[in-house]
Amino acid sequence: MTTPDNTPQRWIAHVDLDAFFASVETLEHPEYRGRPVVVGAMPGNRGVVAAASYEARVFGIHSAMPIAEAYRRCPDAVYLRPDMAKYQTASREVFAILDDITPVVEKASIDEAYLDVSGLDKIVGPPHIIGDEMRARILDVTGLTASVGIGPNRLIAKLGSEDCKPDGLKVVPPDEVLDFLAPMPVSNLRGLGKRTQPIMDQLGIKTVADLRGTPLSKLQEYLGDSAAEKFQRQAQGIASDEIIPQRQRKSISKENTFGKDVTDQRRLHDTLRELAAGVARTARREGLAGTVVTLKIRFTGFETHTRQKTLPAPTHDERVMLSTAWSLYKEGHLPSKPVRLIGVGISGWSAEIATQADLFEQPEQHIQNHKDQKILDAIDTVTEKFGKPILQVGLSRKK
DNA sequence: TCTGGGGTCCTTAATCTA
DNA sequence: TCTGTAGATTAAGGACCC
Repeated sequence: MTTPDNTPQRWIAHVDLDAFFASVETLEHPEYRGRPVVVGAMPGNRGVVAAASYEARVFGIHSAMPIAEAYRRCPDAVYLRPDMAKYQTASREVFAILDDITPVVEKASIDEAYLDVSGLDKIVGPPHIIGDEMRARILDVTGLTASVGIGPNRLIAKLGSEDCKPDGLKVVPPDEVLDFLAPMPVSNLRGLGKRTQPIMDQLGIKTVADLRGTPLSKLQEYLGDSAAEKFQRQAQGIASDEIIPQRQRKSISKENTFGKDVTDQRRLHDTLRELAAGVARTARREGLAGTVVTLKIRFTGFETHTRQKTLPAPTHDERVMLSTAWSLYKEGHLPSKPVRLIGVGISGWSAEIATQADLFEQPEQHIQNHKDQKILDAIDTVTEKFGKPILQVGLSRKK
């Protein structure tokens, strides 16, 4: 299949598992079938809905809704805490199927993927056959239903899968893109949330067709150049068709919301220690070390601040993360109010360390080999500052 | 009324540096 | 050498997504 200018037609698929967490739970507990299932915080606690079965959605329950509100709407639903390990297992099964269909699979989240299925028409058939095949195999192997959208780019594929949910398939050929988008509410577009919606309302823009008919200059006036152009491009159905199978993650973080706001400094420090340990564990497991430590803190009243510090050398040591985060809390000119949430993250991977596994195996050897005085200097600086070497594997200067 | 956790990307401002 | 400046980097916050 080719386009008018004779380049091969691109076909991008978006696969989205329906009410994923709730579906996995129902699969494991057939007695939940047909009942409203809500996965998230337990009623009576702080928290929100992570996933709601379609039976729960009838009551107006949706993800990100405060759990107290969900409970008011449907006290008889099945309320469950998320079991991420279980969902990861199910997710891996689904991705194994997708990887078998095409190697060009990009994991967008635990329950979503983009696939480049261009060229599969010669092997499997036209796009609707490819979509049917995916859905049938996922259902057959895992018992889960998926919705699949297929179109010329990521945006159309994604909107296609949303349009046919649940348990559906939508193929949008290039020549139907504009008609497909026209009647949609603008809120369906990517990046248009609760801040931008009131501006669209003010401009009288309800549908994508309305947006398309609004002069760019008008949008720029209200949204700024960048956002205006972004939404105009989407309204024209223009978006990326690039699929990146192995996206490198950019950060690792952990945070905790307290059941009741906390003033006890010791408790804050202890919590931060546990969070830092978790972040460091993940970093080490993935062979990552970062130079930017971020402290996130939310006070009574939902007032949220972040503070970050760039270290002289990359780390995956919880002690360094903890001491850095704690100093950011103490010296960050933050309000002295009770704390609702505290979190810590690491980012800013060092290209050298992220790509050189041998640094983790034989750090001294690595440094000798590379004669990297900068790293040695950085180790001295950090060792002096924190009283210990920065990398847990023993990256310390020979005496 | 109540707003989790784990992310990405963008904007803006301040600061550093060539 | 001085000075102004452009571009890079860092930091903070906001918006959004699943």
